[in-house]
Amino acid sequence: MKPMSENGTMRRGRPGYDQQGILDVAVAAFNQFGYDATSMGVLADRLGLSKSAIYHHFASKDEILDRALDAALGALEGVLREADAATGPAADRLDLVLRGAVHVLVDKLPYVTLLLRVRGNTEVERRALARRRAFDKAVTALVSEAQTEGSLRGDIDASVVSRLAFGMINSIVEWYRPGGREDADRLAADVVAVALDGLRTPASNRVQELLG
Amino acid sequence: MKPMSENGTMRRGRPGYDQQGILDVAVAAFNQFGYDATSMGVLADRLGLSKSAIYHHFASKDEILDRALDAALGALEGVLREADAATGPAADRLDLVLRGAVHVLVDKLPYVTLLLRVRGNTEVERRALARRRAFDKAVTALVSEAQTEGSLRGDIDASVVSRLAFGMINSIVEWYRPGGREDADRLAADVVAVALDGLRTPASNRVQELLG
DNA sequence: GTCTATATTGAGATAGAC
DNA sequence: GTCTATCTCAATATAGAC
Repeated sequence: MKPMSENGTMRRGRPGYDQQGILDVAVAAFNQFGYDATSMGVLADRLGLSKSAIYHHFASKDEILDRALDAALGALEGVLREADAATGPAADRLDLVLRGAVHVLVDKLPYVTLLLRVRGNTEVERRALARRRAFDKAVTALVSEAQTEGSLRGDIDASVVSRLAFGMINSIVEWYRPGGREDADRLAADVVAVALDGLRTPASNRVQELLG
Repeated sequence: MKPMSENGTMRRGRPGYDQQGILDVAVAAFNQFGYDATSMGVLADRLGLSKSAIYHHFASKDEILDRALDAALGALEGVLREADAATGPAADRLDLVLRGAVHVLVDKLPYVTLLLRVRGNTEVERRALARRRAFDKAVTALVSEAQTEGSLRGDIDASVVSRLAFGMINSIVEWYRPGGREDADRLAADVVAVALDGLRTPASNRVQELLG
């Protein structure tokens, strides 16, 4: 079987790997063992290549990480751009962001998983963290807007709200595996339902407040 | 200043470190750089010791990790034991577990942070993951009970519910820093409020369902 | 585009003195 | 309880042939 990239594009022409093919394998290994614990040696074994062949495609181990993180960040930033382009209440645009983020997370699961484990010890990692912070900041602004609109509860700080919501979303990488019972749409619906309406039985709680 | 352990106990007698003192420093370093990326050399530097001095206290780097993970797991398991001992509806016992988990997370922030980053590549890590899974299983059972009671929404799978709830709770380690604006009680209250009642404005959503 | 061989550095761990 | 000195191994990366 020919090498095939995760995005489904079958490469043509000469045999051997292209950057994307190596990236897919590398990201999987980084997620399994951790970036630091993954040596170029085991990477080479998994690829069926020698170590030096990898250096033909990437200048360093760091650069592999850089490309992988960029893929995840680019996709997330795309969700934000789409939501910003949309009109309507902030609550609706936030809904778009939450659902979009779940979809990115599912579509690029290994890449986002890797991104979420970055701690900022190298320059590459720090740049990735800076982009993540910018993303979080934009989401927090959206939450703040929705609170002002009155569509989101205002008794909790906007940054806490957005962190908790994305804490929930991001935790999906810890257990979601494609091909399972839940597809991405169902998962996104569940997550947004829990985030917005909570876990309590719809009929059993708020009624009290209305009747009390 | 004498070495002091994180739990506040000042050690008496001869100078030098005890296990707890080394553990506190090691866990902080593991969280900053990652376990694999933290060499015994930098650990020794931070302690103001030589590498070999550390081996007087711990048999291996792995054993340091083992002790640290045990501290976090023991505390979490304690929360579960307390909730199991309590009587009352499952929803109330689940509330105890959620609040208790947030408190453990805040009290032992570095230790729980380390635990949450374990991926299971060594025997020590796999044992820790097994204990985590047992914890999650117990929480899921509690959720399931609460769903049967009718106090938690039953339209989402119990294991998804508990994973999302703990995803939210666990994400606190990513941003909470002690001494900040929010103390542990306030934080626990916010988290449980969001998890149970959601982010939407209490009055603005469910009313529709009742009146519709 | 991939290979073998190698340079160089730093890792975890131990021996044995004080 | 801590030290210096050292062992052994594996890491990233490069050189240069095919």
